[in-house]
Order: sequence, then structure tokens, then C-alpha cells
Amino acid sequence: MNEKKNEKITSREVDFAKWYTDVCKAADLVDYSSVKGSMIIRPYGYAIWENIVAILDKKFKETGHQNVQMPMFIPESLFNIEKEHVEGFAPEVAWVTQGGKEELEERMIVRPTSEVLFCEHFKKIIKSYRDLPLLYNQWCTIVRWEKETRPFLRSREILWQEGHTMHATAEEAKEETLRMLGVYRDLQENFLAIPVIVGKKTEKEKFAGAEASYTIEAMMWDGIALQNGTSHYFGNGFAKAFGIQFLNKNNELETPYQTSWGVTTRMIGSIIMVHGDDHGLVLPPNIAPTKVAIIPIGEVEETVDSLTKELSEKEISYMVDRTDKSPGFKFAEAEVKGYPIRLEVGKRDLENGEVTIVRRDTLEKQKVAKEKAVSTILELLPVIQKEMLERARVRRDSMIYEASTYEEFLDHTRKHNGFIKTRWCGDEACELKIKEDTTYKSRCIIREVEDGKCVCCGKDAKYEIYFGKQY
RNA sequence: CGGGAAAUGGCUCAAUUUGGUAGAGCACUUGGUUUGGGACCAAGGGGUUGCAGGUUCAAAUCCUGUUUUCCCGACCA
Repeated sequence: MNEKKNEKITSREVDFAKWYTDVCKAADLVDYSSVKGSMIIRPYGYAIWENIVAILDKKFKETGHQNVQMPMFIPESLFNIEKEHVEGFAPEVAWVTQGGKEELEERMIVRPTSEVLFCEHFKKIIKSYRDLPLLYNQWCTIVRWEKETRPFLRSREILWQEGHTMHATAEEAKEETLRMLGVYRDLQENFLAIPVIVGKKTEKEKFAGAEASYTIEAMMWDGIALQNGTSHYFGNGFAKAFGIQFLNKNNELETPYQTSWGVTTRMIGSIIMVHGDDHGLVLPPNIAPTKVAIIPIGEVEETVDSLTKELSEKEISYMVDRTDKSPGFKFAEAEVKGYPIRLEVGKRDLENGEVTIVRRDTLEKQKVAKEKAVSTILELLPVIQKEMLERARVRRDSMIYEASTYEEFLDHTRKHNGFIKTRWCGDEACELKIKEDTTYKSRCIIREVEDGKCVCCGKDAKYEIYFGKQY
């Protein structure tokens, strides 16, 4: 029955890392290629990404952004213009040194992110305050030569989106930074059903070259953190380094202010690790490429035809498993794939004019009159969506611990995974000590405070902050 | 990049210790019977053992190098 686990999938309780890779493969999301860290995203996995792209792209356009496509290669001299940026990324860039049979006069990097490419271009096209704000986005792949790789979570070739914007004032740029962070949050919570903690990165953790980095942090089923998106405010550091200037209304030269923000296919990894179970993937309806899996049992074509027709009319995506596998096999397969709803259409039920509807998230079964099947599904999908977010939130909150002394902090890290909400003086030395002692890193700063003491050194605290282990 | 483990049809594994020319289950194809939690019968197709060298009459097996995967660290979305 429902308690039976999938044979291809290691139990979450036994080995969460193994469970994760098992689900990635069993659900046909990815395959490995012969190059380390370059994964093949298979059609089912890519369909999830396409849905994410569709949602975000619409939101980007609604907020005034235009898509562009920048080059993949960055000449070394261009990359070197902003010092902090170079230092941050140099350890993980891939170099191109040869073209055809000839060595290049100037070697190039494969973009690890495109700030410098955008800046070079912006310098050419920004002349006047009338050119601002300049709101660009690019869907592309980037390359970062990671040491350890895992499907979706950390690859060398990364499929993502990067927004790059220029603004006349710092205030506008800061607004943009937070606006796009809000777009990400909306995507995560309302579509991916992943509750996130929104905050600011510490100086140590912020993006190389940014003035401030904001993040949305999700917690996986096992209590480990995953940074699911970042939005950076650059001030005008890059703009100055690149000599980008515009004339304001008073005919005075000014330097514009800049942002960038990005999310990657890593989010698919977090969907898996937040919602999945020992039967496989569990997709939130709002992001599932296929919402209903229909399993015919016996000769039931007529009913299946009328149901699929009705589903099409209501624009509910579905698939029909017409293979001659046994029903049990098909059920298990539908569970691995995480289709939000399984619709079992069998001879036995039809004798009573019924079909069986099964929720993937709870595995609850109900029999309904076949005439009511589609309307029941229509009602059920948003319920599933809402309850998945709620369950994820309850689980996450149950793994958020508070600590006011270092002993309490250490105690939590010894006993269980999870986030630790605490206070911090703002001193990098404390951050480093915590990491050294516990492997916990700062996730994000929630707010500034004027009371309380730093959990590490005991001095006056400046921030309320989350710590956690990360993927 | 440091430490550890592994790599044999699509998958899981056997043969490796003791060198003798690769086998099983699942999956796949065809035909048929089936269908309410991973069906059955029959007939088929598919690998020269991650890759490159070396030792040997002979290498999946021994040696060297290398690549990839997984785990633990350091680095990161």
C-alpha cells in the first residue's frame, strides 16, 4: 500500500544525500555528462525550469525589464577592471587560451557572471538621465569551476537568469534591489511552495564587488540551508571603475547606481529537497509541468477520453499512462515523478460511476463520481499548493532554534541540524570563529538591534541574524 | 584542491583475492495473456569490462597514469 517505499530510492532517513541523487535520477530530471559538474537537464527537469522561466520572465517584463543576450567570453583585461570582483571570482573561472590552433594574444574567461560585460556596454549606451533607469535581464549559462559538484545544487555550468540595472540615484537602485528580491520571494513561496527567510548577507558573505547583498534562504528537509537567490546593490563602485557617467537635468555629469540579481536551476534542487519524500519527487501544482497523471485500469477508454477532454477545456495539464505495466507499477511511477494528482480510472470504480483521486503530497485517496472528477481536481490543486507551503513552513519553523549564549549555540549544532537565530556584534572574527567551531555560516541578517549581546563574544549586539549549515 | 571509496550491457551486481578470453536479475524489443500497489509465458537484441599506457603466451583481473561519480573537509548560486 502507500507505506511501500520506492525500490530505486534510498530512504531520506537513511541517507539524505543519496536520497537526493536517487530522486534526481529516478524522476528523470537529470543525467550526468562526461564532464564533471556539467549536468544534462532532461525534458522533465527542463519543463520545470521552463515553468520557472515563464513565471519570472513575465514578472521581469511587468517590472519594466528587457531581455538581452551578452557574450560568453570576457577578455582578461576587462575582467580585471573591478578589483574586488576579480579577487572574488578568480579562483573559480575557466580560461580560454587558444582559438583553433593558435594561442590567444589575450586570454579570456568564460563568464562566471556578467557584471563587467554589462558595464562595458552600459558605458557606451548611457549618456543622459533619459537613458535611466536601464533595466536589463539575461537568461544564459555561466561557468564557475566548482570543486565539488551535485546535480542542480552545484554545477560548473550553471543555467540562470541575471538582471543588471542602472539607476540615476542610489535610492532608486536600492529600491530595485529589494523589489527584485521580492519577486524572488513571491516565486518561491507562491509557486515553489518554499518558505524563505529574506535578509542581508554579512560583509564576509556578500557578492564580490557589491555594496550590499540580499538573499533568500530556504531550509531543506534535513535542516540544511540553501541560498535560493540573491540581489545585489552595487552603489556606483563598478560604474566608477568603468567610467560610466550620465548628464543630469542640470547638465552635470553624474555616476549612476547599479544592481544585479539572479536565480538558478538550483531552485529545482530545493523543490526536491523541501517537498520530496521516500516515494520520490513531490511537485507543487503551480510549478508542475503535468498536474494530473491518469492511470487507466482495464478497458476504460471512453471515460478517459471524456475526462481528458474536460481537463483540456479547463487547461489542466495531464498525462495518460497507457503502457501495459501493472497498475501498481504505474502508481509508483506517478509518485516518483511527483505529479500533484493521480487520477485512477478503473473498471471496478466505474461500476459505481466513480473514479479515484489521489493527492501526491499526502497520498490521500478519495473516490468521487466521475462527473465530479475534474471539478474536484480544480478545487484540490490550490489546496495542495497552499498546504505544501504550510507544511514546509511548519517543518522549517520547527528547526529554527534560538541561542543567546555560545554554549546554547554549540549545543544546538551538536544536537540537530537547522537554523540558529541569534545576535551578533557584526565582527567578522566572531563569524569566523563560529564557522571554525561548528561549520555553521551566517545565513542572513534580519534586522539591526540595539539590545542583547553577541552570541559569540558577548559584546553589544548589532544584528539579529541566522546561522546554518549550507549545501 | 586535500583525505577516503568506487567504476563490468540502460540499472543493480557476479567473475578480480589465485590472470585463461564476461554472467545473472531487472530494464529494453517482438508476439500473446493480463491489469485496483512495482504481472506472466515465449522468442530476441545489447557489453570485450571508464579511458590511455605497461607487464604477460594470455589482462575485467597485476602495475602506472588519467577521467568521472559518491562521501568527508576547504571554495561557492
